[in-house]
Amino acid sequence: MRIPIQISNDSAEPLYYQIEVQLKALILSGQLAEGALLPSIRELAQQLACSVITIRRVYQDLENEGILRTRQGTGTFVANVGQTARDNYRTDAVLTAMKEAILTGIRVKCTDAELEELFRAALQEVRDQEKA
Amino acid sequence: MRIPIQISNDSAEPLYYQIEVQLKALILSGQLAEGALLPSIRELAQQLACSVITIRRVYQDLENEGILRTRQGTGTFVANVGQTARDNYRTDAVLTAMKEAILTGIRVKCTDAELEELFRAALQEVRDQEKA
Amino acid sequence: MRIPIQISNDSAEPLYYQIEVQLKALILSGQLAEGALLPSIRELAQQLACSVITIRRVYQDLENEGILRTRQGTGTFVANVGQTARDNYRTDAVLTAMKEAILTGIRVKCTDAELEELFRAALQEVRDQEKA
Amino acid sequence: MRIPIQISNDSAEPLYYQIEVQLKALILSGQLAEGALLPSIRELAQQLACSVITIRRVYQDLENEGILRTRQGTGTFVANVGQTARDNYRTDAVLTAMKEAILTGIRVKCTDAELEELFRAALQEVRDQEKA
DNA sequence: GTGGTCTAGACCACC
DNA sequence: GTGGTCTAGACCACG
Repeated sequence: MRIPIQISNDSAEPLYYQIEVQLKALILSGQLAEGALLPSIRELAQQLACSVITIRRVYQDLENEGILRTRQGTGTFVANVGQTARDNYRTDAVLTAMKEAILTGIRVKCTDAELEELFRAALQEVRDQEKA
Repeated sequence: MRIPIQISNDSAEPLYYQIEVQLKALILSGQLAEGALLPSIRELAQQLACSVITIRRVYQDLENEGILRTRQGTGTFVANVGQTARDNYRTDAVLTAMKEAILTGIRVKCTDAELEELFRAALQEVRDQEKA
Repeated sequence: MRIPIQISNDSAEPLYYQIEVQLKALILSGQLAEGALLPSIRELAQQLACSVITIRRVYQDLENEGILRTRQGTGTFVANVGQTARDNYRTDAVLTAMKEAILTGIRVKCTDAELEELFRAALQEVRDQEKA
Repeated sequence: MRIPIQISNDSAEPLYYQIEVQLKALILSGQLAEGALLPSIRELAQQLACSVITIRRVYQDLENEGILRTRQGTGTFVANVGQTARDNYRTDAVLTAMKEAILTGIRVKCTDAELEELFRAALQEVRDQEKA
């Protein structure tokens, strides 16, 4: 099975973290359904061209968060997460990032109007980049 | 001279980075004018209750970025940065953070409307928190 | 891996600077290829008989200049620098030093002919010293 | 008396050193004749807008080198330097700087032809800059 | 007084 | 194993 995850060795973010964020997003947005079987550690490591240690950490972290479930000798599955929990999760990550961005703006004395303008500019840029 | 910087030893962000971000914001928002003399490394270290070396690193990093200018035996000053460069700098940091937040949202399949809603919610929360 | 760098504790130049200059030269002259893995900071520190921290500073400074790329837990690599950038870099350092020498000459009223004579004399001396 | 010395607070070179180099050049090139009376420490400090401590150091360093001569209560004079000593001095500084430049070039594997080319380019640039 | 360099040593995070 | 952060403390150079 092919997991649509992009990682960058040149990013400041650690590998394991890049993978966790994207895998979590795939699950919480419903692109990986509950009960779905994930690739084995070795297989995913090969797909992403990284170390098995890194993937092992990812699976373990997400299992600790209750998002994955590992059954010995069988594999790793998407756990049952309640719909409301799922919704909260989804928006929480975004909300946190938004607040971070807004705080950055406030530190350099942006007004609310400026912040909104910057939000729109950022959205525009991201959407443009998507098409290309 | 008293520099309004708050640091947290419990944060995941390294000390030096917390200080850099806030100091940069003070300068780029004009709260520290061009040519202003900053506290000596020893003094700021005492103010923030951290090591001289940590402050030295902060000053040096910002000097490498062209924001500060240090002269041995004299002190550390806010460098002359052109106004346009300053403006770009100011919004760049915010724009980058905004894009990061938006990408997080897109990964969990947020629509533009949802993103805007989350932006407004985050702004509201931050502003409420400010008053308290 | 053995890196051919000579340092002198008696020099007025700081240790970290001597190392930076020579390492940069090794990279920009192509003796260390793009993507090459450098010795670990601990290893190079041992080779050069200096502190780990001094080497760390070297690697970090060169990373800030975009010449190196370090990845935590993995190592430090020669970054991908465009060939033209590399060429410019290569000659820039020399050109700057040449101009400095020429300015010194002009201050003591050397004519162009004298400067050229001195250049040839210097080149001769350096080449002679090399053989010995 | 007006001494034609330019200093820059933004230079990496320490103030005292910038002044020493230029003052030495003025003397060794004959622009300040043997026996000439230099400005007082306070006066030169005012002219160059720097600390008297800095000028005191300059005069003292050059006196230690035998280039200046101070008489208590009278002032500081250009010392008697033999003509050959003067000539050696003159070319020594240039030769040293040239060798430094050449060594930089050799580190990045410049051929002799390239070095000569760079020398000519540098000379051209410096002369062009002079006219402007 | 200021900043600049170098040291040793500890502890953490990543792969 | 790797690099990343933070510490304390010493000594030097500059103004």
